[in-house]
Amino acid sequence: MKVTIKEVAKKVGVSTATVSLVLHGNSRISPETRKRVLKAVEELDYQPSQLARGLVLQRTGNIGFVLTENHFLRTEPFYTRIFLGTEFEARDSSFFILLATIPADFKENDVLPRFIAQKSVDGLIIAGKVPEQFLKRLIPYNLPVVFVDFYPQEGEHSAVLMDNLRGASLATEHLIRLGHRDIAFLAGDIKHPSIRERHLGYRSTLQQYNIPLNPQLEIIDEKTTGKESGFNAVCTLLSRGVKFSALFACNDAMAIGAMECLKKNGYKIPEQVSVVGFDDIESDVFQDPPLTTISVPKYDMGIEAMQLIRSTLENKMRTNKKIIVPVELVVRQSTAPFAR
Amino acid sequence: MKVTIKEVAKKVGVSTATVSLVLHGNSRISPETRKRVLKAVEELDYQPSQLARGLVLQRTGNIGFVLTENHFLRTEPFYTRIFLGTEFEARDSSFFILLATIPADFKENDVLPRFIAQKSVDGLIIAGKVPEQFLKRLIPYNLPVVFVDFYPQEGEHSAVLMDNLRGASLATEHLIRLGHRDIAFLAGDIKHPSIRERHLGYRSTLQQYNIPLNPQLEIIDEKTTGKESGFNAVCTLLSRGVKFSALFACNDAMAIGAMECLKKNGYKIPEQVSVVGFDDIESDVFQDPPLTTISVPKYDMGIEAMQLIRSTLENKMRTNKKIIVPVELVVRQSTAPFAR
DNA sequence: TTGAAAGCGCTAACAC
DNA sequence: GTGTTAGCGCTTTCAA
Repeated sequence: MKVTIKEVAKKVGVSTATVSLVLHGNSRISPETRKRVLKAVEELDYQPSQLARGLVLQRTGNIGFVLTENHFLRTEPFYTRIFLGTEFEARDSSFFILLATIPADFKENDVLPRFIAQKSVDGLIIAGKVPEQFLKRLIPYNLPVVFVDFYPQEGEHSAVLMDNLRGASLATEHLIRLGHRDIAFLAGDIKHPSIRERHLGYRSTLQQYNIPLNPQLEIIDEKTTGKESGFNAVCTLLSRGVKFSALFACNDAMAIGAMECLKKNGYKIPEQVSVVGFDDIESDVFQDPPLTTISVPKYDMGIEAMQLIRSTLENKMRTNKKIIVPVELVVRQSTAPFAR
Repeated sequence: MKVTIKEVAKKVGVSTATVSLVLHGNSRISPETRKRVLKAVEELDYQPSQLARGLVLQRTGNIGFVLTENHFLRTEPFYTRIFLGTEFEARDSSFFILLATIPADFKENDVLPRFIAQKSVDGLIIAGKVPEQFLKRLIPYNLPVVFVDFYPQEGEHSAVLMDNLRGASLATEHLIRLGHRDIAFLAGDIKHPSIRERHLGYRSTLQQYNIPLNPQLEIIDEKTTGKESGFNAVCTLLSRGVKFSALFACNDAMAIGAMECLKKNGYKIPEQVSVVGFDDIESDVFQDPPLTTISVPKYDMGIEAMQLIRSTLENKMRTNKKIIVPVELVVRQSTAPFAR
């Protein structure tokens, strides 16, 4: 809050208008003046006040980043990486990111993040699944919104998503090519669009290879998608007494939990059971064995989201563009050829 | 950016000044007018523009929250919880939090977070250890700063810290009271003030109980304080062939890694070796067994930090207040009485 | 090619 | 008690 445009103008001996014009590359300013202005700006280390700028431009220069509290606190840095990507990209555009969490069970009359209520953001990036109730409350604000790793049930939106279907296919195909036929699928929170897609990818790939679906091999009704759910899912699977030589978990956390349970029950991984996860959470240094998984470019998703909202803001149009980022199979040591 | 103070004023039939005064509780307004103004504000859902307000008040209403990228991405939600506390507290005060990460090896000419360079924050909360180089670069900005879970080598500062010394004492004492005498200490990054204090607490408590220190039992030169360091530390310890029945790791991550290594080598926990951690990261559902540890009120630390910076800002004085938050021993299943 | 001036929405003297 | 008014720092017609 120190050196203002006025002082720059005075130093150069021009009007503030001229300085402003120069700074916005805008128009017909003689190269001579431009140079002198730029020099003064440099020398004085002039930093335009975002406040004043925003006031006249009628924009805050802020983007709200919203996710549920449990997502933010997830042990593996999934959404934090997305956030970092967004933050990084925001540096180039001249936006600031305001982060706020909402309750996972956001209720009709819960209070909205203050930056929304106060209209202190120009747009919103919403990461991960959020309650319908929350989205409903957003409507009157008429803010541009970009979703990341989530797409609401209703309506058309802008979103950055990952290729869940293809990821699940890659994972399943990997196992099939290793010779596995009895491949279990582990999931929870099956209503979540991403999980559902992964489930779908699993099923369609099996069919594509003419492997009959076996409902006994699918555990999809776990409450959560955390480690303990993976653990429990395998317990259930074992209790069913159904034969399986491989296992595709809908995410890494469940895969890790699943491995724990398998190991506890004396199964060798990957010798007796191959395990594939999804997300590549790269958290547990002590994954034992290191998990074969589908890696997701989290950081890039954050970047894409920021670019998307920025272009929405600049063009002042609602494009409802969907960006699907690619995923890839990362083969580590938790999978091996089928050995009977 | 819709309904302004003007419209409120017009609706009530008073001047904008009156509305402004009412809104700031400020004194001599007749209860009658006050009521009418408040009613209009309500009806129109008037939200004061932070931009305009900031412009005249010469404050941005933003607080920068800075930490190193690796801290932000830590698998256990330590700093994220602190951040959440800060965020929560910021709702009451009318501040927004801008989060930025810096490289852990911030170098002299690295670019500062944009909100600092651009003077878009009124103050800074710095969480965790940050490079000296970064702090040096901050000086010219003359911003009020509150440190959380870190205290710079030089100078006097405001900070919110946890009682590391007492925590380490509690942990060590717990083991001693269980009958253990040969208690190992595991640490990395020993130059970090917090780690050093924990080391100190360990040592002084042993001495207090007249247990001679045994350097062979101290592994303090691990590079990091992550799981793999815990794992490695135990490897080293075992290779030394020194006798030990309990182990105090400088944090939970190392404790977990240590347990992995112990289990791999056939040790039963807690029957043969008791393990205590520090931080209570409550991340791994599958801590096996659940870890006895020192719990730290992370969320509260965030709240305290926000309150501290706020009061600094309000009083416009540099108090250099240090707040030490209490820690407590949480006994779970990784510790048991000494059995020879 | 440049400058004057109005005004973005709000606060805070200072009048009345 | 309440209104008038002068900015806060910036952008942007409009004139020159």
